[in-house]
Amino acid sequence: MKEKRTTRDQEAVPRTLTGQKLMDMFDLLFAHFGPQDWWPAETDLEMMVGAVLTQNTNWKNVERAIENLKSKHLLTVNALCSMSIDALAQEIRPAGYYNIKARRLMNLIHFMNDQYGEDLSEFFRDETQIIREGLLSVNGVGPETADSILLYAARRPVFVIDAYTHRILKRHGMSEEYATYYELQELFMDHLPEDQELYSEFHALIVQTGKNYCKRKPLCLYCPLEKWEREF
DNA sequence: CACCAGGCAAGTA
DNA sequence: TACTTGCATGGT
Repeated sequence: MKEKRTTRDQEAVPRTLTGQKLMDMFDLLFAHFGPQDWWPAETDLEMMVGAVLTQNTNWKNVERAIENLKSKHLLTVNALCSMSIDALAQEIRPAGYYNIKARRLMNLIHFMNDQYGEDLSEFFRDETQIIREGLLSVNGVGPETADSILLYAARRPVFVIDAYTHRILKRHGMSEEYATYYELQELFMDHLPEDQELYSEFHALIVQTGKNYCKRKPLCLYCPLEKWEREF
């Protein structure tokens, strides 16, 4: 998997994380925030729709868009398939980027419907790698969206990396400046037990941390991770 | 007012 | 290949 790494090559990794330290990080965050109960969706389809709608977008706005679809009973494979792009775009307006996201959603829905039919569980029966390749072949589904679907809908032990993960690890000197998606994913997956529930909770906790701490400020006071960093 | 939010693809050189 | 830009609403 090629991926751009945005300038600079093979700089030394500041520190090497160990499995124990990552578990410490998880324990600290869990103690601080408690269980996150992710992904907030009633069905696998809703989860997948949310995964596309939340691309670079506040979750609150995604909820409004999903509520629009739900209230009009449009949140089914068949209903979505038979909509026009423009009609779908209007429903998901609150989520922003609504024109491009309407296309992306339609690409994803049609991909699943064409390959597997209306029953999503058929799609989720395949091997993890097969599902991933299928998802990534859809225009509009990149690594994070695909892995989110694998983790939270297909319930596979795949660690999801997002902008918060990059920022938090950088903020605490735990990853190199220009680490790629797959480098960080390997970091977590190589040093943690292969456990879908752990990965689910961990990713959700990282997002929660990113929303509250580790912002673009010189300090993040009271950040639960400061202890973890000092002891590292 | 500026800046951010649970990315991705297309365009440019 | 390396970097930039478009997409867009709603909250702080």
